[in-house]
Amino acid sequence: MASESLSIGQVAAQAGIRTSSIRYYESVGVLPEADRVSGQRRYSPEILTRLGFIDIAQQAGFSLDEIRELLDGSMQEQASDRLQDLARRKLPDIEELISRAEAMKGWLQAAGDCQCPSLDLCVLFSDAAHSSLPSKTETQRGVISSNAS
Amino acid sequence: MASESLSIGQVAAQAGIRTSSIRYYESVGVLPEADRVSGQRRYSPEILTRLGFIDIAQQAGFSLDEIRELLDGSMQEQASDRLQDLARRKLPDIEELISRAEAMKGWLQAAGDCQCPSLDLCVLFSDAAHSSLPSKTETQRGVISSNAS
DNA sequence: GTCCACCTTCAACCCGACTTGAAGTCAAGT
DNA sequence: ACTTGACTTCAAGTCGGGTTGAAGGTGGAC
Repeated sequence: MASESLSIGQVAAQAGIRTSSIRYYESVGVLPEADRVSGQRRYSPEILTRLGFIDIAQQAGFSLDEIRELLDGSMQEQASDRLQDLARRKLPDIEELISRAEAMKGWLQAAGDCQCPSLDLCVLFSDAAHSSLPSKTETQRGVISSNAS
Repeated sequence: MASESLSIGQVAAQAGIRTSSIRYYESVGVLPEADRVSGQRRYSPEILTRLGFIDIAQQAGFSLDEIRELLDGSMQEQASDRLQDLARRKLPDIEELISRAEAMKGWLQAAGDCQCPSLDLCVLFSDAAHSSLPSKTETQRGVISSNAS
């Protein structure tokens, strides 16, 4: 059966991404060069784990470059050293991200209940409503973007 | 004193951003057109509150378009209705963001302690280490990126 | 009266992360 | 044989969020 070898289209379908993304990932090195059968990429199911990891890591703020660094390391000597290193460097960032996100969540909840006739008067738009944030640090210029429907 | 009118340069310095960003923000409508004194923008100190809000909203996952929508609303009738609406639409996104970020934080902490000789064997790279995540929803393709030093 | 820092506009460029399009290859089905 | 559909490569385009550069204006100090 085809239980051992997947085409790029099958992988894409199962991972919920486009084939073009897979090729792009390969081109930037976050996926290894795939085996070919008459020119066409063949994947073993483990690729799905890897794609899942890439997805999560992206969500969590790693760039594709960083993900490549992580995954390159995973195949080499001293892998866990490099992993530890990267993980420790990245932790403060994600913690700051979480605290920013929590602050915004609080703001959104308050905003969801806002009844102010004019938002100029509303506390939500005064400094007090967001002064609890870490404010801008030089060590992190985080950007979160999401395009919900 | 200059306590009431700030130049773009002063605003930029106090907000910790570039003048070019301020002009860009104005051009895309997240900042109102500034008053001019012989061609040069003059700001009252409240602009800093606004810039702070923009910063936070960006960190929290709003695009400049969404921020404009929010702030446009803040000056109009039914402002709080629109604010409530946007806030409620955005809350699930930020909650998902937080849960993803928390999951990655857990992963990073585990990775920071990893002693595995080969990361192929390491649980961190198996499905189990991140299967607790919401996985990809169609309603959100969130991206968080941060460029720490 | 000219030097200087700071301001102006506008177009062009940059970056990451993809997507799209054109042109061609390959294996299976009829 | 030929069509179909999924694949291939490579270059170029897109999008958000800005930055950069050229060419010029303004006003206060010397």
